[in-house]
Parts: sequence; structure tokens; C-alpha cells
Amino acid sequence: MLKYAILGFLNYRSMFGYELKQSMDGSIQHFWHSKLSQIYMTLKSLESDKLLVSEIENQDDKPDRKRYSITELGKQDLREWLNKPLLTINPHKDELLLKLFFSASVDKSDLIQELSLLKKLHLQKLKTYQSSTKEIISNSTKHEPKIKEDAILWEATRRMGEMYESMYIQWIDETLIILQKKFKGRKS
Amino acid sequence: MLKYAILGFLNYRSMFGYELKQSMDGSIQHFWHSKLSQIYMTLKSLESDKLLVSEIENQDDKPDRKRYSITELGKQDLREWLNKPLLTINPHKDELLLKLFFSASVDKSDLIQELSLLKKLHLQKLKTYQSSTKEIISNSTKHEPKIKEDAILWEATRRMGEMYESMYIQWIDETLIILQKKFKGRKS
DNA sequence: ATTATCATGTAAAAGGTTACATGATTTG
DNA sequence: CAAATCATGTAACCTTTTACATGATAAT
Repeated sequence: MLKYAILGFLNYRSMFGYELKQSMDGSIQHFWHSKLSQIYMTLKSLESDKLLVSEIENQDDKPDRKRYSITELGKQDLREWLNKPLLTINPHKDELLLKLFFSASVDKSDLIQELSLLKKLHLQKLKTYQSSTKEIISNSTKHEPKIKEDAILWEATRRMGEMYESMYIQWIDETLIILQKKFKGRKS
Repeated sequence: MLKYAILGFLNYRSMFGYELKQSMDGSIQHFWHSKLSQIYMTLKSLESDKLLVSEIENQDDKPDRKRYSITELGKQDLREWLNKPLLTINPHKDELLLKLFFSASVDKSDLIQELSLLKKLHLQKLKTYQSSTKEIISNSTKHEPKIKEDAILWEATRRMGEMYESMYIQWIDETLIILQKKFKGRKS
């Protein structure tokens, strides 16, 4: 579905591959992410499918770049995808939970340390969603009121990021308490 | 990492490919899932890496089956993985959020319908984690007290499933209210 | 009769990561 | 002087999905 992430962004305005990566990392990174190499490959295939067109722009001080624009065919494809409702929950994978599930033999203080570090990382993410991500969305509405309907939906997805991180942190806290209680003073 | 899910289960006891799939779907499906075809392929490659061995069992009434057992090398590999702490958050993907992010032009009653259906599915999952999954875990402890340490960690992962689904449902409810408020009576 | 369950697999395609390659400018 | 940012891409590899193939028994 990287295809539709790309079409979605290019439907706002034309962009370069590199720029697309930055847009993704700055707005949808908590529910979609891709490596640059994959973005470039996908852009190529979307162009050969006539969903995009590109033109090369020369820059004096910086490397040349390729500006991609969505075509009518591309817009149509995007619209069809947007109008087709999802009928199933999309499963996801969490390596931490997989590891934890099988970790009965692992030293408990190691698990506690691991969870404590991950808690810090989740707290950082939470703060990002609560400050910079939130500001980006509210700023975009001020300058261009016509994108208000977009901003409402962007805010809904941001809110999910916030709720998810809060929930994850709460779960880590609960799990840390259980680990400290049940295995107190026990060696592995 | 399907590799480690397989090694993890086979470290409890030897199993058939088909059985492995059932075990996964019955216990870790909310943070790990795989198709049967992939399980068979991975079993094959793990066996050629000497992490597993297999023996064919004949059954009169049912098809033959292949029982896989973990080797010492496999146990070692699993232990190494379990002892290596995760240092990063694993990103995930959610097609619903991706679609919603770009859905400003979509008919709002369609979005409301889609979210309402998904809410029902999440409610079902939540109930499963709160009843059958919970029972499976507590039953396993009663009959085999030596797996108590395992059961504590299984319960922690089950709890994440429960918290995740509760959070998701709450987010859908909030989002439904926003959609109904902001776009009341408006045509797409 | 048809569908579900048991049971194993192969082949092709799609999706995604990692490593490599290039090369200028800017910031610390 | 080293690292980050800008900018694009290829090749090899790994992971995952989808479709196909077979065939018996049990349940509805």
C-alpha cells in the first residue's frame, strides 16, 4: 500500500522522492513507513503504470532532482482505493511481545532493563505526537482554511498515535510491576 | 522473526506444521501471524540449518504428518535471540489510518459505516482476549505448575491485546463523534 | 451435497530491507 | 575533519502473500 501513500501525498502537490520520504516521516510515520530505496522503486513502477509523471529539475548548488506529479489515472486509482471500505482488521506484529512471550528463562532484571529503555522511547514518541505533530496540523489549518477537512482527519490519526503510545507506556508500567513482584530476588 | 516463533513453540514440545499454525493463532495471533505456506517453507529452511529435525508419522485414518523437534543448535539460537534486548520500537502499519488520513474527499457516511463495522470486529477481539484467551492461560497453570513463569508472561502479552483493543475502540468512538459533529448533513 | 478440518507442500509474485555507489554542500 | 543533509538510484536478499495442487474424513 506504499503505492497509495505516495499517490495520496502527490495528490496534495507534486514532490520529489526525497521530499516524499520526509513528508511520510513527518506525518504518517506512526502508521506507515518506508525506506527511501523502496520509495524510489515504487515511484518508478507507478510512473510506468502511468499513474505518475516526472520531470527533472536542475539545481545549481544541489543535485538534480525529479519532480513527480499525479496523473488523472493516478487520481482515479487513489479515489477507488479510498472509496473501498476496509472489511477486516489489519493484523500487526510486535517483536517485543513475541520475545516476551517466550522469555520465561530470561533473567528478569534484563527484561526489566529492556522494558525501561523501551518506555523511554515510547515517552519520546508520545511527546512528539503531543507537541510538534499537533502543531504541524494546527498550523496547516491557519494558513490554508480550505484544507480544514483534511486537518480534521490528520488530527484523528495523530490522536491514535497519542493514544497508542499512552496505552503502550501504561502496559509497560503494569508489566514492570508484575516482573518486579513475581520474580523478586529470583535468579533467572 | 517467524523463525523464533517456531523455535519458541518447538522448545515447549515437538509439533507438526499444521499444529504450529493452530498454536500461533490461538495464543500469539494479536502480535504475530503467518500463513501455513510460510510456516512450511520456514520449517524446511530451519531443518536445513540443523536447528530442527523431523520424523514422519503415519496415521491410518488421516494423512501422514511430519513431527518437528528442536535441536541443541536450535535451542542455542533461540536463547541468543531471547537474551539480546530490543533497542528500538518496532514500527507498524495500519491501512485504516492510512486511508483515513487521505479521506477528506470521501463521503462521511461511508466513513462512519466503515468505522462502525470495524468497531464490531474490535469488540469481538476484545471479548476473545477477555474470555477464551484468558481461560487458556489460567488453565495451563493449573495442570502444570512448572509453567507458571511462562504463564505470567503469556498473561502480560494477553493483557496487551486487551488494552490495545480497548484503546482502538475508544479511538473509533471519539473519531465517530468528530465525523458526526463536523460534517453533519454535509454531502462529501 | 457441501463445507470444514486435517495435512503437506510448490511456484510465482509482491513487498520490503540492506548494502552499495556517487557526489556536492552545510553544519558542528 | 567528520558527520549530516540533499539527492538518486541499483542489486541482492529476505519475508510474505496468493494461488495452485492433492486427498482423506467428519460434520451440517
